[in-house]
Formats: sequence, structure tokens, C-alpha cells
Amino acid sequence: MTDRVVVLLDMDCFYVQVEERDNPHIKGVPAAVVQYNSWKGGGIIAVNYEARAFGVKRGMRGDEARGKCPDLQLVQVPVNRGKADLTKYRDAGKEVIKVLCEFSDCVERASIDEAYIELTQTVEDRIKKKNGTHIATDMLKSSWVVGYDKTKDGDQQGVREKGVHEWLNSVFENGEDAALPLDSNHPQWDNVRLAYAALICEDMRAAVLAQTGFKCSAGITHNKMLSKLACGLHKPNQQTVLPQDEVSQLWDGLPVGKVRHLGGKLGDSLTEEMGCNTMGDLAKLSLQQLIGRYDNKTA
DNA sequence: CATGGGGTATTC
DNA sequence: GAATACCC
Repeated sequence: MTDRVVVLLDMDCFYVQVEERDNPHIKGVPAAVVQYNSWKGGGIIAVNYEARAFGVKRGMRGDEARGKCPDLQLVQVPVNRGKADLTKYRDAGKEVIKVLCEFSDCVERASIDEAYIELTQTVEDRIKKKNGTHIATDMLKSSWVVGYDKTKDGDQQGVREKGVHEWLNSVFENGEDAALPLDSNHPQWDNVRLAYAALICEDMRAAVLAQTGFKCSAGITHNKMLSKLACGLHKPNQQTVLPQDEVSQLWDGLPVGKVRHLGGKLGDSLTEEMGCNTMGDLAKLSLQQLIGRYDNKTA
């Protein structure tokens, strides 16, 4: 089903970014947010990328993290009535949602720091308005395209740019502006829409940064499941397009537990009882086979 | 005691 | 409304 265009936008180490905005002191240096601190330095619930380079992880105790990174800045979650109070992060999340609503009237808040944005209509409007223009490689400054992103370490930016260029050429066919006007008769209509969605998403993330000061990553595909997956492929402060024609290759190497909702008991059951190690294995099963083991809806 | 507070969705 | 599953 490739009818819609959907973006998942995920804030990078959000709680730390909120604290960095409040206190520029901790910007550019290793930092983490902890809740409570009396027992072993508190539990870490967010880590910035500077601190991740030292091996600091979510779930670690503050003391343990200081062992790995002596200069780590630890910021405590405010406490209210004896409990960790996440209100300030929740409010900051609302600021982001407000910006996203400028780009679509269908925005789903999925958590404090994530939202799904239905861009189908926005993309269609943009294509109609911008018809006759094309998308140049340098308009997609922070975009990656799955299947065109093979990096052999070094020159990351060069690999990214080359991949985007090749993909745009294949989608728009020699010269990036052939086969106009663009409409649903275009032989690569779904990819044309993803390309415009990537362009809009670059603008959307720039607007989030300009209006809130926060950076984020995004996934751009035809549904929520794939956009969530794509978002995680290039972080932080980047975005990833996953064209539908690349999905089966991606699935062949992807453990089922990496997909949203399959990270728990259902995923384990698929692996142990149905023999599915990867999403590729799962895709080979028929609906009938799944109905034999799970209830209708789950199947 | 020792990740935990909080969200959605489903089922009974 | 409680219990369960899954998520960040």
C-alpha cells in the first residue's frame, strides 16, 4: 500500500537538548539527563552525542557514566511531590508539534519527542504549485536515500550527496526535469512524491530548529512503520528516504525485533515459533500461515 | 528496591 | 476499570 506519504520525526536526545537550551553551558560538551541521584548517581534517561562517544548509555547509573566520562555534565529532572516531573520536556514537545502543524493538518503525537506527519496532501499541493521546477541535489542537504547510501568509511558527505544525486536522476529521468508536468501518470509517481516530501521535510526540520532551537531526525516513506524504521538509519540531525522498491532488500537483513511492535513477545514468538529471524523471512509467510498461530488481527 | 514515569492500544 | 503488551 503506497498511497500515502508519511514522515516520522524524532527529536535527537530530546531531554538533553531541552536542558542545553536552558543552559548553554552544557552545549558542545558531554551531557546526560538523570532522574533521581541519591542511588548510584541516578538513572540516565537521555544522553547527548558527545557523551555517547565515551560509551555513556541510557539506563546507566550516573556513577557508572562518570567512570566512563569524568567530565560528563549530569542534569537532574525536576522533582515534584517526590517524583520525577517531565512537564518541561512535555511542554517543549508541544512547541515542536505546533511547528509541524504548519506543514500538515494531520499530525500524530506519538510520544514526548516523536510525531508522525501525514504529508500526502502537502506534497500534492507543492507539486501542483511548483510544477516546472525540479529538485536539485543540493536542496536535500541532510537527506539520505536507502539503497543509495552505501558508505565505505570516510567521505560520508560525499557518499550521501552522490547517492541523492543518483536517486533523483533515476526518479526524474535524465536531467531531473523531464516528463513534466508531474502527475500520477508519471512512471515513478511514488518516488516523485517521496522526493518532494524530502524537500518539505528539510524545510520542516529547519522550521523546527528556527522556532524552537531543537534538532531532529526524520524518516520519509509511505507508511508509519517504514518511516519509523527509516528515521533510525541516519542520526542525528539527518533524514532518510526509504523508497518502496528498496524495502525487500532492507528486510532481508533486518531482525524482526527492530520493527515497531515486534520488539517484545510477539517478535520473539515469530522468531522461535515461525522461524522468522529477519523481516525477509516474515514477508515470505502467507496470511494463512500467520492465522494458524495468531488471532486474525495480529496475523 | 534499584530504570522508571508515562503514553496508547487491546482485551476481558 | 483492570490487566497486559509495547513503546520512548
